[in-house]
Amino acid sequence: MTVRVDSTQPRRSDVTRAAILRAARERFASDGYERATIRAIAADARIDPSMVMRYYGSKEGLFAAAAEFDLRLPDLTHVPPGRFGDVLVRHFLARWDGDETLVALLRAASTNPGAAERMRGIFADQLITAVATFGGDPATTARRAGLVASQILGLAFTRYIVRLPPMVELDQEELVSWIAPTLQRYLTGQPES
Amino acid sequence: MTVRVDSTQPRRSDVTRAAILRAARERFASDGYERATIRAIAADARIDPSMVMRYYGSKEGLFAAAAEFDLRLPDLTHVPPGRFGDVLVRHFLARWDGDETLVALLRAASTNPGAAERMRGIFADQLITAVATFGGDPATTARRAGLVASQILGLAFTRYIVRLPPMVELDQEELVSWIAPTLQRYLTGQPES
DNA sequence: ACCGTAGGCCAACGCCTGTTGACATACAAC
DNA sequence: GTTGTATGTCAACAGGCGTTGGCCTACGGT
Repeated sequence: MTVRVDSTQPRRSDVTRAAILRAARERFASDGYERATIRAIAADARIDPSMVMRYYGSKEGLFAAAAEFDLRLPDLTHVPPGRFGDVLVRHFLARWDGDETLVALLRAASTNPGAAERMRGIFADQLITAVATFGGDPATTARRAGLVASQILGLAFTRYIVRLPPMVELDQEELVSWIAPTLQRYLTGQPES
Repeated sequence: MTVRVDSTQPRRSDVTRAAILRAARERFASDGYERATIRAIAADARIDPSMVMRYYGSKEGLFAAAAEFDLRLPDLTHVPPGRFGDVLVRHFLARWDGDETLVALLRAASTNPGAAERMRGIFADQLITAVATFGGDPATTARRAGLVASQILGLAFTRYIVRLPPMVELDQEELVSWIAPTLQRYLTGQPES
């Protein structure tokens, strides 16, 4: 009898699982949750649709696995408080261009309740936590994080989803110079400044 | 033989057409383009699905009719330049709460290319035009309008689509006091202020 | 009163979807 | 070498989808 002794040792199917995940992220990112079909994802990964079911249980399970996302927010305790906005915008722009998972999540969150729930989770677990490390009145932390999210997600939405021409054409430095002051004020400023 | 003499006179089916449109906007707003089925819309309007096809040709045609949207941007030529941001945020918040068409458009634009195209059209035809009336360097008009769109749509996305708790809980006055200065700077300020 | 037409319903088509179970093959342990 | 398990394919199911065409009904001009 074959017994798996070490559950962390690589499985023979790991390359297949990875291929499925990669194809799934691409399809979810470009097509959204409902238009991204399991059949298309399986075709991209060059395997049978039933394999997706075996390894991820269902379409929802596949999405949950594909939309696992770590913002990798930088440690800001050693950044001058006046540069929070600048550092954050640069970080997000770099994070998005290197990983299409967030675009997938953004597209899916518009129509899929589970994806929206995951987005709220990422927001609560990662962004609020990071904002809290800045110091400042804890009572306003969630609000400041929400405002930051509104501008950051609006940037992603107009640039990567709707593709408004001016937002696509702006290069990184111009974006930073416009958006960083906004985040800076949301993080450290007062309303109606 | 019955000949329609005046094409503007009310048709007997106008109430049905209106019921279909109303149901369609609701479904598109709450479910997105692909989950909003013609069958469900027809059931809401208490008619047969085939009527939708007769009056609007196809699902795409129905969406095009349901997503007709006028931002009704106010005339800002008689508003003090320092209050542009304030007036704009209030206008958008009021416009969204009174009409779910924009939520429908926002949700659909994430997954439906036609809806994204319509969103770009509204942006180009209405927002850029309004921003242009402010005066200012015409070369930067589109860019400023794009930045305004990024914050406004990010606000709508986090508040009405993803429903981030802090963004849902903020009342109108708090939102205005935080967001208005952002729009104000995008409209009349310089980068890296 | 007649009759053409617009309004409306019903049943069905063809297609695509997520999902399932039966079957083949290749690897790894004994 | 044998055997059990993991990997993978194939074919099919049941349901939902947009869409179509035929049929009945009721209105409104003449």
